[in-house]
Amino acid sequence: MSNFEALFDYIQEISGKLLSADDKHLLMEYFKPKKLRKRQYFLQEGDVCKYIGFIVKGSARTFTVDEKGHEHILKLSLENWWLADFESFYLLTPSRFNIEALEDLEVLQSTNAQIEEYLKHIPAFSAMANVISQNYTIANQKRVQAAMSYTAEERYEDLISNYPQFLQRFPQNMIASYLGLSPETLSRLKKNSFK
Amino acid sequence: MSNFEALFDYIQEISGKLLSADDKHLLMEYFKPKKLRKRQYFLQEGDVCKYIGFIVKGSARTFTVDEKGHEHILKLSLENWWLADFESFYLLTPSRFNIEALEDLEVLQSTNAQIEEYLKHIPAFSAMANVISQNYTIANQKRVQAAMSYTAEERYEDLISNYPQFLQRFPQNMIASYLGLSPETLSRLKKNSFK
DNA sequence: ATCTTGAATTGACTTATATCAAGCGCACTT
DNA sequence: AAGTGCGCTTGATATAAGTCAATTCAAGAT
Repeated sequence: MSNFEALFDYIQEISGKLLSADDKHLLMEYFKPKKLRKRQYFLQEGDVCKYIGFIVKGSARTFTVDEKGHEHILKLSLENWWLADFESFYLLTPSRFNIEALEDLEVLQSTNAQIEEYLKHIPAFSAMANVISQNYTIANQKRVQAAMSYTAEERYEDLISNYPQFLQRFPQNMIASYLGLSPETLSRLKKNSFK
Repeated sequence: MSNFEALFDYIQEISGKLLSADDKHLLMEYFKPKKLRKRQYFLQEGDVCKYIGFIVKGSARTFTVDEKGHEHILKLSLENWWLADFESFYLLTPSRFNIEALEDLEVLQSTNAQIEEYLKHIPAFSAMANVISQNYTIANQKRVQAAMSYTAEERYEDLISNYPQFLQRFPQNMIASYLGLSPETLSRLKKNSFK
């Protein structure tokens, strides 16, 4: 049986509210543990993203493949993050993204309909959702700004200060793709910044 | 007196719910009409963004100035859009952005504390907030992806299909900055796409 | 222990975009 | 009507980053 404590702790910490015993039972009833081996897909391009996953253990990448066959990583995800293509999840449209486990992955997953129930019935859950929504808005605003106006080197330094754990957990070519760079460029950039 | 009907219509349309007479009175009580002349600032870098504005008429740009003195436009805004630096508005931190009227601007503005009240007491408002939050998440996800993996030309074509009204309302150098391009590059890019 | 695979590095070269500079044309002032 | 400022275009050149190719190295497979 999977570790619901991680989810409970997360909800309580982010929301600043406590979960009742009933709340916890409700969460355990509809969040389903799911395990993926490294390289397995949580979501495939073209499918509707029916589930949102809370990462208990492991890591994943969200990426597209362009016409030239090049992969572009949009998001790298670790423990205590939510995993989904929100566009597809909210609108029920086929996803343009793939989500792949980069390490063996344990998630707790739920459907949109069940999330709606949690929002209605669990105050801590709904408070958490509001905080997350704010955080996402802020983080995305920053990321758009960085992508548009920073140089490659500035974006890399930004990553180091905001997500230092990425350097330990993800191979450098994944980091490069996440930053919108070729692996060669990131390699050279690191060498030069030692000066 | 400013046009609250635009705000009422917007809330009802986005939320799919009706506003009661009481709801409308509450909104009129705490949303304050504010007019800015072209080139005036709704927000200055370094100030806390105390107000969120709903644009009734006019347009604005949200931009930063980098160390070299170059401006980077993060957002272009038109009628029926919300105007704020959400990071500063939510966290009450000094903003890194400027928001400037590009045309004479009429907004209805409110503080974070009042927005919280609306979320509690007006169901249509809170439903609207959820939809907007979803839309923002989706739009930002797309924009990040575009910035990272599209060429300048693809980003321009993306803009044409998503926001065709921008071409009518904003000068080309603003569009270029919004796309993360120099004005010269956008000019050349347009010429070449006529082939 | 050897073989294979893929990541990281490095070098040479190409391409996209920025920068700098000049000129044009339109709109607003006076 | 002439003058001024500003946005847009165009040309020449510089720079950042991408592409292609070769080499090294470490990790996993047999």
